[in-house]
Amino acid sequence: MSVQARSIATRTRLLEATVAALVERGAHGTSLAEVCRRAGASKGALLHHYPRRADLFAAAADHLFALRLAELEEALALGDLADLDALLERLWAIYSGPTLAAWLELVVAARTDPALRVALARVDADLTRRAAALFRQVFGVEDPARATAGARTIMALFDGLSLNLVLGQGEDHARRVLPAVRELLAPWLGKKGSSP
Amino acid sequence: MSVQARSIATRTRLLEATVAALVERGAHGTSLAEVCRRAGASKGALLHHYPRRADLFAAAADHLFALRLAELEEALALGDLADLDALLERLWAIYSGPTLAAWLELVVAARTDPALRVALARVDADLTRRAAALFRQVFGVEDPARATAGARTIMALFDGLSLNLVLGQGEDHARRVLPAVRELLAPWLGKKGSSP
DNA sequence: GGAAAAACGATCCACGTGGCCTGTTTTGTT
DNA sequence: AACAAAACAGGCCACGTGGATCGTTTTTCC
Repeated sequence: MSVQARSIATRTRLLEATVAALVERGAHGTSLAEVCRRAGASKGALLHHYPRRADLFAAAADHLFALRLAELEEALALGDLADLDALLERLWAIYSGPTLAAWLELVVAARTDPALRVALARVDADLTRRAAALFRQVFGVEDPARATAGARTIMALFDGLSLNLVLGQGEDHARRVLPAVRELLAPWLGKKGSSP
Repeated sequence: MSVQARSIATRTRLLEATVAALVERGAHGTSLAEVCRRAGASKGALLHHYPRRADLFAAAADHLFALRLAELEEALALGDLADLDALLERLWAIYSGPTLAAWLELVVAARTDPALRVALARVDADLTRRAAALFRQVFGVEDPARATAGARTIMALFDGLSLNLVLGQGEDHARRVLPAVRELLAPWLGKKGSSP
């Protein structure tokens, strides 16, 4: 195995372990030792690739960016877009999944960590741009500003729903708001390409 | 000063210090020492009133419940309800404020802390019930289930917007989605009492 | 094939943390 | 006044943490 291939493999294992730890233990519980344990790596290996803890988290943010974008593209690619219920179901499947939990941990951690915030802000800007592009081409919104605002709004809505999921004792409880969301989005998505 | 009055005063100072620390330093940065420093109390006093760290956070959640409910009631009480822009502005003022930042910290911390989660779930259920009641009487929705779902949806939307605020470098950037939100809510709130 | 560099492993340390513990002061009761 | 009980003060300690500093192995290049 090539040296760089091994390096990439280790980094990948470290990042996946970091994301898993973020999901199961939270940002605070994601200690270097915990990540090493999950990745089957040593502390030396971790600190070799990511000298500071902030570097690991920033890299994890990049990793999550790829994961979230892939999930979004997949959700919008397959299936009938006119079927709003199915679309909401797919979005809900994403936003009740682990990637968003890890993302939540990073965002909240970034609120009081300036270095992490700038890293996440960059990634979030990229994600929003890509999501807006998806939104624009899929729903036929011409105005870029409108597309961006729309994408951000929908993403914010689902972000909030996944927050509710944390406190609700069952998935059913949170899922019960989906009809309301559907009712909220229906008139907006109905007028394809009819932006002023 | 009476003994219980002193006790209450100390507890209040501790809880306000906890909330302030949550806002400025995050859940992880809210150490016992930090809270004592801000409250001007000693470690002994803190551990006397709240033997475990989880007790302090649970009490802080109760404190935040009162704060958030008061803010919501005030926002809905004053002003013209037909003026959707003004209403959104008032809600935005709440959700970009410190109380929601502290709430966010607690919710995310509760995700990986079962004890805190049950405490927060109880408080959140209370808050949702009260918010649904407000929503119901203000907007004239008869069906209780619809009112609950509607209140939860709107709160989720603003929760997500405040999350966006964390990463956006300026308030203007996040505020730009308000027109989209307005457009989203307008048809829904327009049909007062016209639930099927 | 040997040196240089990169990837990796293991150990160690200063430090902040939560919780415990024993005093000390203040209030309420008889 | 005397006593009990609460509120408060602050020192103490075991522990986990991040990060630095070694040493070891593997790959690449000339």
